[in-house]
Amino acid sequence: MADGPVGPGANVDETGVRCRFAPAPTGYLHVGGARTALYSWLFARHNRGTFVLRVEDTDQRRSTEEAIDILKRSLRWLGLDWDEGPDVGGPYGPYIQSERMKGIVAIAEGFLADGRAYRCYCTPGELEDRRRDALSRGETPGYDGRCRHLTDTERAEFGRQGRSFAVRFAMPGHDITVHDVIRGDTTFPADDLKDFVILRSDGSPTYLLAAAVDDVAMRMTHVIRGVDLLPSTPRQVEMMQALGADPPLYAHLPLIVGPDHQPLSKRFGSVAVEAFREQGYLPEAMVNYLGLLGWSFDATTTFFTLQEMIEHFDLARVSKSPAAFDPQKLAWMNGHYIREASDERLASLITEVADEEGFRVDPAVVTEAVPLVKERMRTVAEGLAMLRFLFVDDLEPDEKARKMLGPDRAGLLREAAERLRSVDPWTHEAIQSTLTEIKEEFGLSSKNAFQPIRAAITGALVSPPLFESMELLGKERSLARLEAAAAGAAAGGLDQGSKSEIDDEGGPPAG
RNA sequence: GGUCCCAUCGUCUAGGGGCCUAGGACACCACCCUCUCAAGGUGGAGACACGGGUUCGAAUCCCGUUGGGACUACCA
Repeated sequence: MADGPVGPGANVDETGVRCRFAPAPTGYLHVGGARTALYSWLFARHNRGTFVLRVEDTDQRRSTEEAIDILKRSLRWLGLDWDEGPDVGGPYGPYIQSERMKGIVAIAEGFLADGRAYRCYCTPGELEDRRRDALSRGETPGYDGRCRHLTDTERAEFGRQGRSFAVRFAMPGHDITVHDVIRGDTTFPADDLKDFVILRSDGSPTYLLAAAVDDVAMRMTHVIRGVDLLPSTPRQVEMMQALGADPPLYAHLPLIVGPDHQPLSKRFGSVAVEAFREQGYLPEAMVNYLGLLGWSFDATTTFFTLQEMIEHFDLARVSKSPAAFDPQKLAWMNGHYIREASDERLASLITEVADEEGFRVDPAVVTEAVPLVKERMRTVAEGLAMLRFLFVDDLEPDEKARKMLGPDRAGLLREAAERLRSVDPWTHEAIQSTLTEIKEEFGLSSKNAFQPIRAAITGALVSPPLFESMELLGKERSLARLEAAAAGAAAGGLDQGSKSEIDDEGGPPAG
């Protein structure tokens, strides 16, 4: 009794492959959605087909104009363009679902007229009560179809009582097999395919109806979406067939989960694409990482440009099991792309991030500093943090730096300030040779000689290369910091009063 | 509870009966490099969930168990 699978027969005709990304504009584009969009886009581009962006805003209460803008911005940032959709139009619009409302409602009314749908007068309260009862009796909950065969007089009676009604689609009562490019065939038992609401009692269409109608109207040949929508597929396919349309070919993507294998949530930091952009992740890293979360080309290729992904993308190689989002790997990959990026681009990115934080930097200095931080930053925000000391004079040394600036460092620091004063071309080479001389005269290891100076200059024990940093900072500011540190150290190493431990951790093993 | 989906190192994955003493990448450890931190280099530890089959031969095929997850809305 089962229908034939929704087979590869699908309606790919002279229009070629057509697929879409259809988000609900209720917030930000998060990484799961971004990956769905990416795969859909890759599939379309690989097949020289058409990629459509459709905004599913049937739930007017949760949809906002701002969310639509963020969605578009995030998609563009990732490099995913659409051939049809908001802003660009196309032959099968409108691409904002709410603008097709009348047409969608008309189709529901057509189903009503054909007997494929019926009015259901059950109230949400009644439905909820029955659901709870069924559950408590250990039965399978779900609409029992009681309004399916109401007589005209019964309907009239409900109407007289002032009851409103929702419209339900009448399922055929047989099993339905759905074909999925990634998962093969899945059969849903008739008993679990309950009649579902297509028009709410306020007359608005539900997602199930709207998406199905839109997919038919927009001539979609392939629908690539998350597995969470797999159970809705038999219902949508049934409606499409009732419409006399060939359903598209479906591909349900595995979920992206968090490090704990639970659904991705904010607990693990940002999940919004926009937030990654703000922190200074590069779109090429984002797209490369997301592309490999659930898809692979071969055993070893790790880096892909969008073009290379288009070339190799294949739905048949998409994984069936959920993938855990790993922020560390993303950061590593971002570092890789940062190292590949031009200094100019990084400089302007760092300046941008600084601007967004309301932190004033000198773009010229940033440009010169980029080579110093390029290979040690994994995000633009990290790079900016490493350059902070160049733009802030009232540095607050961190705890480790303070310990490095104890009383016993005063001499070294004062000596450095004095000797450096006569360095004329203020170059990192000259700075280095001067400091090296001091180090040798003091009989110190590099670490013991330079770490206090680093602490004085940058306020931290971890920084970009010291000599280059000092060159960039400039002679006067460098000397001022050394003198201030020397004075502070002599004054007793601050509150601690302690003899700053020679942070010579490790030290020569044999004493 | 019911239906459905999924199951290789901690993580992302390669693998589609013999090429697997299971390969790569992130993370981790050690060493090298080194003014700190990175980057880079070298090496190391680390997985086929379990149990039955099928087969000369199973990570690969089948069944079951276990474990995860999705759905079960007048949300999408």
